[in-house]
Amino acid sequence: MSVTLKDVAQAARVSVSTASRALTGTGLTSERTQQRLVRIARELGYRPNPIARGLKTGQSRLVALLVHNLTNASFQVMAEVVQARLKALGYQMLLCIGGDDPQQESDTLTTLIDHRIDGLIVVPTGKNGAQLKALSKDVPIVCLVRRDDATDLETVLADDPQGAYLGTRHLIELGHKRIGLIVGRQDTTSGRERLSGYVRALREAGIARDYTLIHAGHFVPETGATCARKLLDLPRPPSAIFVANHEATLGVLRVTAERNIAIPDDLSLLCYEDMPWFEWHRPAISIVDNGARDLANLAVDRLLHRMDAKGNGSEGVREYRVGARLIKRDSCRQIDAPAPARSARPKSSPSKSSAAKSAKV
Amino acid sequence: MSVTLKDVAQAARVSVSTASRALTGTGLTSERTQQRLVRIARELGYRPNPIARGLKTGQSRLVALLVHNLTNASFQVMAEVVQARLKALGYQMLLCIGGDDPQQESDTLTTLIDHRIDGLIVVPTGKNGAQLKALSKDVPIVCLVRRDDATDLETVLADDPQGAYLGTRHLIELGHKRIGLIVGRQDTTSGRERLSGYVRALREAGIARDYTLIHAGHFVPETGATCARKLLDLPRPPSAIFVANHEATLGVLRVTAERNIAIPDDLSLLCYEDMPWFEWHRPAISIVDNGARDLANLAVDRLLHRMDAKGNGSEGVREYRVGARLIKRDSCRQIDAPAPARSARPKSSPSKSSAAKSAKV
DNA sequence: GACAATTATGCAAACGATTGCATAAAGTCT
DNA sequence: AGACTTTATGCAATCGTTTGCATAATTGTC
Repeated sequence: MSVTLKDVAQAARVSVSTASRALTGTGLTSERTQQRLVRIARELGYRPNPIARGLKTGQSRLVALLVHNLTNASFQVMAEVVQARLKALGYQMLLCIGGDDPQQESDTLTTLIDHRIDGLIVVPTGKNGAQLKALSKDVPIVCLVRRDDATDLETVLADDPQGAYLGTRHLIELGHKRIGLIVGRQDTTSGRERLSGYVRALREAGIARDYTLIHAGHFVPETGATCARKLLDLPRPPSAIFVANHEATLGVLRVTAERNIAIPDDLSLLCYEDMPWFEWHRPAISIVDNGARDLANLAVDRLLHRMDAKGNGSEGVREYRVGARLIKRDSCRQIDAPAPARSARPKSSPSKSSAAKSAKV
Repeated sequence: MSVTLKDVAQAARVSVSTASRALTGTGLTSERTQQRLVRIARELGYRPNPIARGLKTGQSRLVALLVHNLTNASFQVMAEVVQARLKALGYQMLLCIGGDDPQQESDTLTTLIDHRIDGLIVVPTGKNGAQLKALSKDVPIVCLVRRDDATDLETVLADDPQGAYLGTRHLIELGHKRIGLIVGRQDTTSGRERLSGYVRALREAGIARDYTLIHAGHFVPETGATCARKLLDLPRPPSAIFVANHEATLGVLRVTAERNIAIPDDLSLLCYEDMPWFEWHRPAISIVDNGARDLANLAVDRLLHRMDAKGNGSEGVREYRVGARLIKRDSCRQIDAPAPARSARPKSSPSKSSAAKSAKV
């Protein structure tokens, strides 16, 4: 079907081995034959067969990225970044979707190893530590976004404590004293760390912690709706809600919409992790950006480093943090101060405020 | 590193060939040795090496899916569907992102072929027809969503004429007579076909076509904003807008928000292709669903069929259409009739409508 | 110009599976 | 029980590369 090394060798009247050496640049070949072979190979349209090469070298030029899903915007950009970087280096990305399901993760890992991938970036479920650990002897692995506590794998994490702290502090600086928090399950690292960042910011500001303002839940939109209702039904509802559970965002927005709560006039809203439409939304939604792009880039860096280092395993650093940053848009407002006087408008009626809000920009 | 067929054979005191035959089920092996080998293989934890196998058989157990990006919700679900289906069959999906860029598409195709993929599902840019055609001799290819006119490849398309027709008819049935259309570039199949569906519905209803109501543009949010403004600034603005350009949706929503246009009270809005948050949005956005899930499934079906049929090439059907369907939510209302009495609310003041509108998302 | 040192090439054996062909074992039939 | 099928096994070649080792060609040195 396609041109083989043998064909090239024959055309050049040299042996296959010389051809191989000339084209891979390995070892000793005279300048002249080398160039001649390169030329002939190009003329013939020779493309090395990665499978045959892989059999001999044990490498596949395949690097896998295993994420939970493609719905989460962070995973999308990570996938795009990883693919772009790898491709530039001559690797193909094998994107796998594990659904955050341990069984599926385990199966996928197995077939990936079968395929002799050269490297793996994985967002672990946390339930297959043993397997990951075992595999890490055969192939470089980098964990992304989540740590698998059962392993000592190199891990690239978002700086969730910092992100949550930044977000909360931002709201405090705007004058908010009662800040509702909707956060992820407390048996996940991110859930715990975001809560701790929130708590720290409050403490620093000397604001007493109010447990009725803190809600943790599963990573689904429904969580957002439920928690938002609970918060808004409070005798003294919060003046701001920090949705630090990305997946819950939709639920929160639905509830505020249903109740005609104007953002940011009636309620300030700060979310976690970007979505492409947040800046198109009116009001554009302020967020804490977890740095998905940087995370992916760093993960690739670390992976490549390990792939080069070829198993001279234990270095010092095993955990990297990528800074979060605040992206201020229009969904949070200064409290106890007049709303920005951009458009002259009465202040009284609630319908007014909602109009003001949407009118903005 | 890992257990090889030779190890299994040795342990069972048979030759490698017998082991191979027993485990693959190929050819003649006695019941007893077969079972014995299977047992031993399992005990030893033998896993066939796809690379070695691939070298001999010319197959890789890899199937590629090449899409433009992962931002588009349709591509997301397609990727998830394809991955799930393939995995169940023992294939790994190679997901590639081509960015709708001919050069990138071409490069990617080349490396995919190098990797000896067993099949390819591609959303073609339309600019690499020659290459695709050539490759289709080596590997089964199915085009998805777009046709590449330079080839006669088997293609799975959304039924855009029908989808646009259904959507337009829906609006007409609700009493709308002036229906704005925002559609994609007319040098794409989908752009043309959706326009034609719209036109057909109008014709059937005996509504004169008004060119000021029809806008075609690039697949970016800005298009939506620009076109929406043009439509709304018309002396006699439309009572409904059909956003048949998925990527433009965000832009349209922003403009309606900026102008405090209440949906569906002031303007009915119908969009094309779902996004996960459409049903969480307030009002929930009605759409024409292009059937991404079905498209992906059918593409997989066709691909598998070709992969089995092993090149007994030219059958009859080369183009499949997957039905679109209307998903009615809350963003379109009956015209000349009272708004649905869901929540009792004043009808008069503009603030009302803006409140309703801000309720959005 | 002969000899050693260097460099360039070729031979052949891997890598781990599959598979055509030959042969050994087991059944069948008279 | 011997001749003849049928069925089960093994041998060895093969897929397209890479690579250790031996050898041939080139260069340099005195």
